[in-house]
Amino acid sequence: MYEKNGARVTSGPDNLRSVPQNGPMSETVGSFGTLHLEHSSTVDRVAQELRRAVFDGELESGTPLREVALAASLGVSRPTVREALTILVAEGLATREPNRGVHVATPEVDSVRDVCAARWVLEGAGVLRWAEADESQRGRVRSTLEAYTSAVRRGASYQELNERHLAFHVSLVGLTGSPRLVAMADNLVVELKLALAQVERIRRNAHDEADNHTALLLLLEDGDTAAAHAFLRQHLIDAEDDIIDALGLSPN
Amino acid sequence: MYEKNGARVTSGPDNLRSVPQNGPMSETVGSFGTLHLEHSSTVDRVAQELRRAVFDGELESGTPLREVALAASLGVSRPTVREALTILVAEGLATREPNRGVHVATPEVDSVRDVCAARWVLEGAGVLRWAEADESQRGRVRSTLEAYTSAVRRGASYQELNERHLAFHVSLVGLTGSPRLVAMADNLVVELKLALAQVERIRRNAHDEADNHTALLLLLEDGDTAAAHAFLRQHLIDAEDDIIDALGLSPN
DNA sequence: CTCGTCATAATTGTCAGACAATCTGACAAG
DNA sequence: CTTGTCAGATTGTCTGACAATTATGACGAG
Repeated sequence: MYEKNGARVTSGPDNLRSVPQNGPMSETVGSFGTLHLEHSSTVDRVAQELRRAVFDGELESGTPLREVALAASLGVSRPTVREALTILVAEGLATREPNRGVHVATPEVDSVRDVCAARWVLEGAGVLRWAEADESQRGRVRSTLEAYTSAVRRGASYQELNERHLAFHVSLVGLTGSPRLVAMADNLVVELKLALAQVERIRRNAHDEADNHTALLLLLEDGDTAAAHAFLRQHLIDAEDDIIDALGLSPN
Repeated sequence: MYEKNGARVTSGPDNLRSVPQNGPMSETVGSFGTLHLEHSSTVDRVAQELRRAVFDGELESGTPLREVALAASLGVSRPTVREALTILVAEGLATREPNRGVHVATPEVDSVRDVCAARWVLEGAGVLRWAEADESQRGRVRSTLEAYTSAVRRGASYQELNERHLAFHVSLVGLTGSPRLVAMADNLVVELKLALAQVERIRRNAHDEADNHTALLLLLEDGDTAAAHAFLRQHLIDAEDDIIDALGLSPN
């Protein structure tokens, strides 16, 4: 009876975390590599789909997210949509006003400044701990940078470049060795991605900053953490100005 | 019909985090000072009541939070309880295992260490910014310390002392001027309070650290931020050891 | 007597439908 | 021009239900 599901929930080609849990997966055969059981609930999938839509610019900033409309469109019930929306709100991707519903969050200039100030604290703390950090964490910084530069060379999509660029910054926070700080950085990145999604249609250049980051890593490898710290600060300030400029050009 | 509500849900007097941005504010007339309307929803009240129960030690760590039982006990419906529980989980006060329900979180030694490491980053950043901070932020530090010391003198309850003590630490983060960093610090404090609640029945001494904090503030007022920074670091390390010691004494 | 297997109960995840409260906007009344 | 009222829309919350998963306990085999 739950099969009036004409509305497709599956999203674009890059729909990670899918696999609607269809019972007892029959992969009984050998050669278990890294196995993952996507224990995704319906709520998670709805939330992921909404995130994707926001980041891909399908949902403009300020768009109201009506519960009934979404429920009908996604083929799920209203409580499910409601739970997914509270997740989005908690992540800062949407705002809820009592009795007025939830809308896609509008990145204000102040909030962008705040996000950048906060990430300066987090990433700066990571950079300062380069020397004492776990070797595996340093390795993660190197590999995420490598992934970014290779994506740049390969001429990857705007969205992949953004993703990898921001992943590098988060990996800097990982140098602190604190999962909680990394989680905070992830949340900040989500907000940044929201802001960038608003700018995307204005200027989708996503200018190549691979050299900048490589220079930063070189300073770290040389053991000059102070210089790396200062370098990062300037880099973040520039990024903040860039985003705010672009945001100012698209008033609404 | 919705009035079989015999169970009281209203919580303590210190109901912070209320009043979301209330819409289009019609400031057409004069002389409205600071007026606040407690726009609390049922879900918020349930969540607050659960928080209180956890912090007061009524709900031991690991206790399962059954949806139906809570719904019956609080006189609300199961979906309402469910939403409140997701809030608790998001705050780190509880953990949810799919199809197994949510339990009051158990503070592990590792997580306590992580929380302390993270708050060192946040509070340290605030201390370093004492000089450039807003005067109002410095004022907040002074007043929260004053509130703490006066509570100590007055011989306030264990819980109030904890509350004011932690509020002082959060006010240090406020020196950064970043609402997001403060929000992160708040989340960390919530987890600390959970850990402390587990220890509470073992040792409810809550030793008087007012002098320590006063010394820290004096260093700041003297402009010796480096010394204050180092002082804070030692203070946080001591606190971490204290908590972990106490936690180790109460294995389960 | 211990161990594995199976039926049954408990609990969550999700759905459907409903009603009250609140907000929005328009329109009438003063 | 301000205020009161009303219909429509939307959210907040409730009730009831069912499927899927997990825990529990009995039962039989070794």
